[in-house]
Amino acid sequence: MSDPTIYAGNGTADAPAPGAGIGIAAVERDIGINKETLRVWERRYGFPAPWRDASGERMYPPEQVHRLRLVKRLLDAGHRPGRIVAASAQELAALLQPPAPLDGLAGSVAEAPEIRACAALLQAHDIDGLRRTLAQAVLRRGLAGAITEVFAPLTTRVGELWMSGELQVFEEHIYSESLQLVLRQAIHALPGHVQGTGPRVLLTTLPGEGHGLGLLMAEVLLSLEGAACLSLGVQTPLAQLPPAVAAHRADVVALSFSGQLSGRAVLDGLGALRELLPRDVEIWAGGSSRALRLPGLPDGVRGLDGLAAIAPEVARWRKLLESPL
Amino acid sequence: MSDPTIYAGNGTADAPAPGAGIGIAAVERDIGINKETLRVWERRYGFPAPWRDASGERMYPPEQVHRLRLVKRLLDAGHRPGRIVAASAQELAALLQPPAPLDGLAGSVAEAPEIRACAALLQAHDIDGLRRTLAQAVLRRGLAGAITEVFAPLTTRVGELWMSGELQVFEEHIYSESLQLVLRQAIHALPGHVQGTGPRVLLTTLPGEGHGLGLLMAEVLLSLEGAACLSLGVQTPLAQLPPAVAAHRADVVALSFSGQLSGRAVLDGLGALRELLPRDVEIWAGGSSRALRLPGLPDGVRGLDGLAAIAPEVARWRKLLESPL
DNA sequence: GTGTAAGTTTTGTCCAGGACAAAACCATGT
DNA sequence: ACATGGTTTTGTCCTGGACAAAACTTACAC
Repeated sequence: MSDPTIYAGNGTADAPAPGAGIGIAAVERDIGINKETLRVWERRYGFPAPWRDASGERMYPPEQVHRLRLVKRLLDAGHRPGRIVAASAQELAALLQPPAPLDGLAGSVAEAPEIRACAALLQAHDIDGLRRTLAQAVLRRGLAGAITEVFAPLTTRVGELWMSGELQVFEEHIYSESLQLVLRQAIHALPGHVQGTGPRVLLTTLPGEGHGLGLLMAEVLLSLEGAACLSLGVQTPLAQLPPAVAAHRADVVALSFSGQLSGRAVLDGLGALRELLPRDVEIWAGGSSRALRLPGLPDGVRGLDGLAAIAPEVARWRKLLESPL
Repeated sequence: MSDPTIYAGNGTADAPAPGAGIGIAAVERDIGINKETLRVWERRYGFPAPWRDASGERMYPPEQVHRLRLVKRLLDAGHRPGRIVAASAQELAALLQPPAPLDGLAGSVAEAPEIRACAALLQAHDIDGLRRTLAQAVLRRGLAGAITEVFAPLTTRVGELWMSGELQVFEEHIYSESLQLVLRQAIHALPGHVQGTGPRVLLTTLPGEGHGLGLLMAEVLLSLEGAACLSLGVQTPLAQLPPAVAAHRADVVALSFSGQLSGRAVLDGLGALRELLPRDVEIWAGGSSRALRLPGLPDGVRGLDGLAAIAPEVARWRKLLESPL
């Protein structure tokens, strides 16, 4: 019933038979490519080309699994299947190393020193050191400064490192948990008395968007501006938002998009949500997704460009409240 | 590409066409039954019998979706598909109401009053009241008592209410966020000096198991017993655990299973993990999944029956450390 | 009665290969 | 530069057959 090879990942397990491999269900689980897609790639592009076991079922050898992992990374980075699925491992590796960004430009932004330090601590598995450094950033720069100058770019950096294979999944998990710890601790230490001077905000992500760190950072910044926040966590079905807005008596629904969702899905979701909610409930959309910076954002949806845009946005809302049109 | 019906949840959205429904991908996502299985049930048992849209694709009307939800629940409870898939909604409902547990036995457990109160607050959308009640439970019963007597059974209750449709998705999200808030706050307030007297524990769930509340409760209880915990959050790929264990220098890997994974997947995953890890790293498995209480648990995996089993388990570990075999 | 062995049914997943609609891309005309 | 319409790409859906592992049943011995 359940695929016996499903957990036969490429960890430290020994490989008894030389041509051994894992089943299609295990590949789907490990790499995140649909079984149907794997079969249709094989039909169309000739890759992957697994061998078949005694009963004709696909068995993917480790090197093909590895190549599929590269393909998946490039796919997530915006490449198209037709160009990369049939490419050799060398070609894929070459594409994964972007040709060194011109340091004349990138260097000028004056990157915070903590970013490099934290990335190094993470790779060295110094978890306590990482947490200490994150917490110190808050003390040194203040909560808002730490988030916009350190945590947000660091999160982007971690994503990049994961993409290029320099960080393992569990290290990304550790980072996520550590930052969460620091942020939640900070949120709890916030003075409660500012609350209520700003909008009542409902925070969540749409189905398919599983990254919650951006949401948490937004929650902190909004709370700092006096907003009354209620986070629903990630992946709330659209149809659930109208009742949730009513329950929280929310003035604003804030959504976060990391780029996990396709541009189309982002715009469609926002459009559908705009239809579902009353006009006097604002929708704020933020995050690193490219779709927010492109035209086509539905009318009545405000795209916030970067976390630094949150404070002015709350100020705008306050002004609007004093002098309605 | 992306299923157009994926946002057509059964919330308060209007139903333009009378016979409207959702696509097979949405059903798989909402209920957790494989697409292939849904099709083969239709072929074998004649249910579900979705209508087809203009292009011949299955569209499941809300009442069939609801009936599928009941079926899934009975399936998880150990019933067999052949007996229940073709059964009517009434028969299913009858099976779901176990013939009133003899109150001489069940009543004697003396359910905590906060459970009923919190469920009511949640359904009334009194979020502040809910958080206050949760926090008060900690003060009244102590952290460990609050978790085992209130939070754990309450989480079970919330799951049941969601299953039976009495609780909406966003209400479950609110509960989850609220409890998380209270627990993380408590974890942060723990005195640090006990740490290091217990085992170093790595906590996570296997891929496919997305529920993290049980994990968080376990983390709190373990920390109370002096364990040094590192949580990786949910859904860590198996192959990532050996390096993570090395990074944390963990003595124990603790896994949580909510019943989202099939019994087979639980046992297979535990077996594979036991192979991957050195023998001197213990594996503790807990949670509400029935699979843990059945025979067949791999050798070298300790199944903890309920959160209350954590404290004795840590004690056992301490004793073992003093007098190794 | 209890345990074990062998047979039968149930059940989830796999396969092939055809089809299609949405998305992405491209070329053309303002 | 920006809309518009045509073309290609791509993921998902479909049918219906097959099979192996698991679960259940029966038969038989102790």
